[in-house]
Amino acid sequence: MQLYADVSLTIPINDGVLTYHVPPEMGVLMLGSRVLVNIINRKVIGYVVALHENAPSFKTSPVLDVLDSEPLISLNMFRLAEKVSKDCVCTMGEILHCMLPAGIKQKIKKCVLCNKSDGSEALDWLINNPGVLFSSFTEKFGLSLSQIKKHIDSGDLEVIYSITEQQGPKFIKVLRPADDVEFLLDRMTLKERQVMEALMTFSTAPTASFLAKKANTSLAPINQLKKKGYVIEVEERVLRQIGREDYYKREVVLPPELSSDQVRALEIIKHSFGNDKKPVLIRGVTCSGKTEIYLRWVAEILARGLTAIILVPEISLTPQMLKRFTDRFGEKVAVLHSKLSDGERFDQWERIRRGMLPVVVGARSAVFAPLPKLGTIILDEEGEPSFKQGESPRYHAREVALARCEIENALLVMGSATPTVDSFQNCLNNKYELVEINSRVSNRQPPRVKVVDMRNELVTKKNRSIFSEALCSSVKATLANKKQVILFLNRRGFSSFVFCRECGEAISCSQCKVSLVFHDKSKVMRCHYCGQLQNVPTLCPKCGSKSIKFFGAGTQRVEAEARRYFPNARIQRLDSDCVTTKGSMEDILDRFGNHEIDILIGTQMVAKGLDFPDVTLVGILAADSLLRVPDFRASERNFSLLAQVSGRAGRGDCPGDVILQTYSPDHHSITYALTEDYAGFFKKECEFRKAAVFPPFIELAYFIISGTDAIKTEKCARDLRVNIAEFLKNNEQEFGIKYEVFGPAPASIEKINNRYRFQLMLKMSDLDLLTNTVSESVRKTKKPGDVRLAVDINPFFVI
DNA sequence: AGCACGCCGACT
DNA sequence: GTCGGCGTGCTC
Repeated sequence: MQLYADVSLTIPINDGVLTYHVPPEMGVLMLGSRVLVNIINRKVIGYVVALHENAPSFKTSPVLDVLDSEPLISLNMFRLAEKVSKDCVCTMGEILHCMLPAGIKQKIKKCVLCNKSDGSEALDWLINNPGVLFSSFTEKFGLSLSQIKKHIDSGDLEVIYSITEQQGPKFIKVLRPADDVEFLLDRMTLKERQVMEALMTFSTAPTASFLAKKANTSLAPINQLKKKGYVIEVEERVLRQIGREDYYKREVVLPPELSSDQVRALEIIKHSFGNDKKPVLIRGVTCSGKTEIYLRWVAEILARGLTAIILVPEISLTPQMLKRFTDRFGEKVAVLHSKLSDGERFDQWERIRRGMLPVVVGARSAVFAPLPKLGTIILDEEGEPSFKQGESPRYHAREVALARCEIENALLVMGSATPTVDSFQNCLNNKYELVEINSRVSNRQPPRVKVVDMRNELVTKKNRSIFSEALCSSVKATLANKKQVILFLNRRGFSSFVFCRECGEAISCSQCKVSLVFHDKSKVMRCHYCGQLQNVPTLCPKCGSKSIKFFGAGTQRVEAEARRYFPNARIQRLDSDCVTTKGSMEDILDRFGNHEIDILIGTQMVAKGLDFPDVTLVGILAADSLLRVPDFRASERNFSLLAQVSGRAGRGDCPGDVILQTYSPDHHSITYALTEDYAGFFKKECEFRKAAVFPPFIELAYFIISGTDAIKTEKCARDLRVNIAEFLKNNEQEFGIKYEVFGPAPASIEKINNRYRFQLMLKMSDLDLLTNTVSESVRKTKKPGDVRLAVDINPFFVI
């Protein structure tokens, strides 16, 4: 019986899956195996997603090769990929790709060989440079494709495809005494005997140079022994060492005594683990000691011989945070951070797969870490937007973790001060177990929060500064007390725009429909979407007036203004512009910790996870900047951000103060943030979400249709809407589907990189029906020219 | 007529 | 994604 393999490739037809036959002499082929196949007459790498004996109606071409001697994707991980690809409406290949480390992924290169020269310069050169990249050859000699084709047809040139292992396993040559050979000692020299004696003492095979050192000889007798056949040389895989310095610095600290709330949380976790494995959500105020709960729970899991994944937001993968895990679990911890090289990542992945590292700490993608015997996944800061991948595959680490825990019979533990409305709603629905912690460790006081209405500042106090009077005097008082200040500003919504006072237009990017941001240092404007730079015009490009003004404040202007207001303070800015070099962020934070800095000014980077006991004042310069975007999650993000920033104040023995400047002091995300009243915020936010029908009260698909031709792009978007309606009409009797479609309409950023963007929303009450509808209607919709159709199921950002 | 280039459809 | 087929339009 002929065996067939369905292979997932990166092609936009048939969900990317094509069928090939498996030649009988082929090696072990499993679900998830990587294989080499032909597509037209080009070789590509794909993943086996099905094996069967159903002969297709067309003539198949063969699977050419299996790339891995053993399958790298376990059956559990394969099942997980199936679930995630369905829920995210993406191909299996995309998800399987996420499950493998970057280093393993070979690339196929198109190369060219010369068989026979016609005497031309190009072909002569090629004789001396066989197998160069096709593209570099054509570029070097400026040859057109048709000229090359002639040479290929006549047999002078040959195109070959070579697979390059980007970062493969690392092998070293080691020596072993030969098996089944009688050692004739009298035929060996003294030195050779010395070597043999040394070699016999090794339990793991040594390298030649190491053996020579141990035997106190040169390499010469070893080579002689190799020739005589007494010693054989074999290649052995070694795993690259990484992160050793972390372990050297390890301090084994005695775990602190648990509070009664922490004990209660651990009991609930253990109970759930021992019973129905219902996911647990810990909603604990800042400083409630969630990390200690995680540490204890991971210790418990390890004691049971199981393994654990701890997912944290990318931004909180700080040395400060990681130290807590390495101090407790030492060499059992694998940290998957973005600075690993491909080779290191590859070997770390292998160690994890072999069970050598039973604790994995990492950002979003670590949810796919290949741990055997998984016992738990911990998701810290559940509400963080970075758990949702912004590009395809647009998965949410929480949803993947849920699915993975179900498949592997593990327990998901989530923690946050400000969980998403979606997850809190799941607690109320009894899908998650809720643990609330409202006490702080060592009885710390919550920060005192004061709201300053910036409208009054301007109107009644005639204060045009970016600092309110209240903030100004508090900063001075704090500095006088020898304490430290953090000033927080959200750059996204509150940067320095350049605008014309006469016609009121902000100067925007020519390629993207967004305002350009003025950079004080370089005195140019920059687009934050496409990166384009532009000089500030002297005349308004629209009305020609000279009244070009800067508006708003970036961190740079806050820094300049702070220096003017507080001339004696030591001030440092911390944002993505000034942490480009490796380690400069750690450097700045170290200096802040050592009191070499009095005022730290920054964006999101200072909002999350920093723990400096002498910070007693936090100033939030624009507490409503996140609200000015048309996004249904804006309030939730703002509430969460305010809670996090406020949490930076008063982490030591002195209570903290927070001053919150805003133009909308009555917004619910601000009023409830004042009292850290999550329940109050949740209730109010749910009213809005219910009224406007948004998640968690509906399943939402968000489409972005983009292209350089606005008319074609909009046409595609309208076609999509028609196809959705048609699909649902055809299936109406079956399901009795209720749905709503909104759009197409121009997206809130109408153009990025010269591509026009239209959006479309589809709301349905059932996730499976939604993903079915989406994948069917997207498949049906024609995408003319360069039009691209992206879909995000339950998005985090709607822009 | 002969070639270059760009668009479009197919790929198992 | 990438190849090749085909049509258009330019040049000898």
